[in-house]
Amino acid sequence: MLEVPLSRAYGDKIPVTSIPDFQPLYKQVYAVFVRRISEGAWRPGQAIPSEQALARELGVSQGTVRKAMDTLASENLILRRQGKGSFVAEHTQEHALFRFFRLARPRPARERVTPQLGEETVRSRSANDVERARLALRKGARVVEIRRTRLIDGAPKVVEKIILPLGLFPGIDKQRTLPNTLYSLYQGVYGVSISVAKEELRAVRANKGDAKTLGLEPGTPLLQIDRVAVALDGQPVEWRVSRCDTRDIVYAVDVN
Amino acid sequence: MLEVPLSRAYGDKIPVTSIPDFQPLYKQVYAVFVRRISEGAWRPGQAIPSEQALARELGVSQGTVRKAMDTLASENLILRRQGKGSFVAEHTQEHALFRFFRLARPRPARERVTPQLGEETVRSRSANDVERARLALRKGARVVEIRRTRLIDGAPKVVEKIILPLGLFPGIDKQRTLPNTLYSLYQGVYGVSISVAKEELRAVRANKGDAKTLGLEPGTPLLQIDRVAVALDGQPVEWRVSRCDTRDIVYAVDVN
DNA sequence: CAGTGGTCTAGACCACTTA
DNA sequence: AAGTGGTCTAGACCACTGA
Repeated sequence: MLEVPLSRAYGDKIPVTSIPDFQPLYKQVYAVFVRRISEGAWRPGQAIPSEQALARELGVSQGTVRKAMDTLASENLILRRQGKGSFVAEHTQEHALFRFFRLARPRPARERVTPQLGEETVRSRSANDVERARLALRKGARVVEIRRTRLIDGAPKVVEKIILPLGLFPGIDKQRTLPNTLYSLYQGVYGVSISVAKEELRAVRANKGDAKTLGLEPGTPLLQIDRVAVALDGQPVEWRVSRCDTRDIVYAVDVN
Repeated sequence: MLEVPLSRAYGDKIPVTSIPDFQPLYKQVYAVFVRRISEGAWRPGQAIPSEQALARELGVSQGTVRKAMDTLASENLILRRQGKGSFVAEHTQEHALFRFFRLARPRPARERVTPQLGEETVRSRSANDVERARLALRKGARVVEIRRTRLIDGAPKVVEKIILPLGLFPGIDKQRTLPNTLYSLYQGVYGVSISVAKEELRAVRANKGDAKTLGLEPGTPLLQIDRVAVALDGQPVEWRVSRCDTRDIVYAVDVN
């Protein structure tokens, strides 16, 4: 059932300008669908109802549902298969690994590289001020700190520090093993789907720890990726700082 | 007039699978529009015909034209204004500067910074092997090398080396002054519109020249952006290597 | 074969711009 | 008032999937 009724303006002789914050029908429908995914009514991997069924349920035309689902698909929130149906996207697929992991070999190959997992440590503690700012946490909130190394072609190339709010991911510090793609864990176990990641890139010097882990001289330039991942509801849910040895691999972006 | 007739399959009792490389109508229409822009039949800033007029001309429905134009708009190739019409995008606008210039202040501000131009040198010479590979040039082709400094808040923060095929941009080395956004010059004077830029980011050490220009110690880590810009027809038209002092500014990306 | 998403059409009405 | 893009509908037919 619909939580909030759609407000239909076009075709109802109501001047749109008289409605504050008016959104066209297809955007309202889109918002309904996002809420269903983000609140778990539609679960990752599950098939969602057909366009026709949704159109009937919401009392709109199939074209309007389709336009909303086009947007969902372009944002990788759903996956559509002609003849089969539409499915809530899972972060477990290989494509999800590469969605947020943009390291690749340099030109001319430019192929994405598949990182392996190296050493890993996990502990929980109180959040410091920077962490509270990044993750919008209250004073005294607890966080989990994960540190790990990523290998490429067997050699350590990236060190990562990952900070998670323990309140959002209870017991994650007690997991025996963490997967290569944490985002599938967030989604599968905790129902948290990442919608966008905001990254800031800098060049920094390797400190002693970086240098030892990566087998470099201290002071060697590293590419630092400072990323805050945001969930479907807009809440920041992960702060991750990766430092990469970019002598053999690069961070690849296509700007449109 | 249409250069190549559209091949209509749907609705013509022709099984689509029997046509090799079949593209749906709206994609064919999209390709026609891109060609018109890339070949200059529709010029930057100019209004293009209305959806109805284009639908009549091409013998398709307005909805099909709209779908093609939706794609163009999402790629920033055209600009649509309700009540006014659709216009070929110009690279002269402020938004175009930021489209390919992604340096910003760090969180929490995260606002884009507007770079000023510092020193600049321009010379032309034969392309070396790397340049020929990057720009797909023939042996003996000539290139223009532009070196310049970009200032942020008045202080030099970025050094750039820009390599252009002289064949594509004849006389560009004789221009008195080059604009801050070269892409507007490429488009306005030479009819070359950039569709995508492929960037590779690395952390590197400042060499002596970098250090002197940026007021740093040699060896200081710099963020190196290695970018090849590609025109609408798929041809690489610019190779640019920027080295940035990222102590006060960062390269900002939002990954969806 | 029925059901799904993908393509395409025709037409209505709306809001915005310009004249 | 006329013309533009924006929204929305209803319906046809297509290609693909799985029973």
